[in-house]
Amino acid sequence: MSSIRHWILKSEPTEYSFDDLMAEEGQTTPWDGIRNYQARNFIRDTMGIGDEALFYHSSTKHRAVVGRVEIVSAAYADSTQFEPESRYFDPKSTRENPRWVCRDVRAVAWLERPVRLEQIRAAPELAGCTLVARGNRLSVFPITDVEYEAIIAMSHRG
DNA sequence: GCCAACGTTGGC
DNA sequence: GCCAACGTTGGC
Repeated sequence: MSSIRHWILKSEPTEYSFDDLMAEEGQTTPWDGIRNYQARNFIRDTMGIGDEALFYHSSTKHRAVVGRVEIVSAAYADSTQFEPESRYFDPKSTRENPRWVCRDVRAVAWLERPVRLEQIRAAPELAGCTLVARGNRLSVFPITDVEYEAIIAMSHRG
């Protein structure tokens, strides 16, 4: 059976946008800075190489799914937790027993058009999607294959 | 282990 | 900028 899963990765575009990812060498970057245990557990335990994710711009006027990415590495220690000058520094984490992990992600493509949050809210087939669940604040979470395909289809319809 | 206080996320 | 809905921390 296939182990490919689908995910949504949220990012504030003023912090790190899909354009920023596209500008990286190899269109690849460590998805680091995750400091939530549930999100970490997803990255560490449930994600797999080859999984696909949608890239969502949060906390901006134009909240929308804007692109597709692929998970291209296993989980490994997030180096920012060891850097005292980093905003993601965790003094309780040690190199022997790192608390936080990341994976490398690679941009696949822009969506044909952004799929705005309000469109997703209005789509009956996405009523159960975690992205529109009340109180959801996770920045990394799984979505179903059906939800994933529905959002991509919406990007074609505009 | 409980829970109040605090910090953060993110839509609005 | 506001604030609801969380998650985390730390005193007890």
